[in-house]
Amino acid sequence: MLSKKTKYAFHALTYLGKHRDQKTVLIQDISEEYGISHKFLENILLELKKAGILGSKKGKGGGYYLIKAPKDVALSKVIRLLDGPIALLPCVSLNYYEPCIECKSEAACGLNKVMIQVRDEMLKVLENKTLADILDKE
Amino acid sequence: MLSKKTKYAFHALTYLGKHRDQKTVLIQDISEEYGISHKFLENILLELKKAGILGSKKGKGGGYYLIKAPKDVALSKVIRLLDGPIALLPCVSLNYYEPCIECKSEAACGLNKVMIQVRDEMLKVLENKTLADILDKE
DNA sequence: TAATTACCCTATCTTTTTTATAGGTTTTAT
DNA sequence: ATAAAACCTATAAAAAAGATAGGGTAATTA
Repeated sequence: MLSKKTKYAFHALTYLGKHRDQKTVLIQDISEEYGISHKFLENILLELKKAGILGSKKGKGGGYYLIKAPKDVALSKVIRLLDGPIALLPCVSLNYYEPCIECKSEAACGLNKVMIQVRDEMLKVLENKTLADILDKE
Repeated sequence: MLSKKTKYAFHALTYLGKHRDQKTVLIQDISEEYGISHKFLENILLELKKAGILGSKKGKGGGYYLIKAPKDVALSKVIRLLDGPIALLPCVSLNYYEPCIECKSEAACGLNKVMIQVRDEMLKVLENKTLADILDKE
């Protein structure tokens, strides 16, 4: 399951996507819309900004805005950013690889091999589905 | 990511699959092979037994054994048993459904719709890959 | 039938991760 | 200047995961 952080990130991105006509959107508008703590959401939006997905403007009249086209924001990118690995095991993660300590030889591990296949199938979906797909359905 | 519990379950099933020639396998044999705490593993094997995947025999000469054919043990079954939902959001889980409190209308939620698609794609893989696939690669 | 062996159960503790909060700093428009 | 808003860092609270302990129960062998 996705963490709340990631779920909230998707909500925020959806909200921002739906309000692309206005220059900026306040954290508060989003936090009220979804009943998310203002401060908690703040951290999430910051991360999305650092990742180059959102832009922001400080001071009065400021706020956040989408910097990328919705079709260029893959689900995989958001999930990796907030939740970490998409792979089901550390030993098959592309971005957060770690060996399994209990594993004597990765090359001889059937579980490893199968999980690589699972990972690739999951990525096929998560890299191709984007924020645009979410917005289309709203 | 899968929990260690689930990963250990797969290791145990793999071990049992590889030793189907012998009548039973001791918990200790598996726990030593993978460096898993005996007691921790005990709980896992118990759950697998209750789910009808493993059988066991008490007393001297006892132990655990696979009760199902490896091809009939889908990854999805093991994951759901030890880890819970496969879906990325509670509101799209088939087996562990819960509404998202922040969501006013599921029918109008684009995120919900997209995550249903993601879930179905994930299930396509996880229901079709089985213990047999793992054993083939060992 | 008695000792052995291993399954079965419950409870608790520790660690890690997630979720949330707090309080101050910097920037911008008016 | 002042108010409004994002930015930053640290910490606390809660929940989940991981691990351990100790015994109870049942079955098998000798």
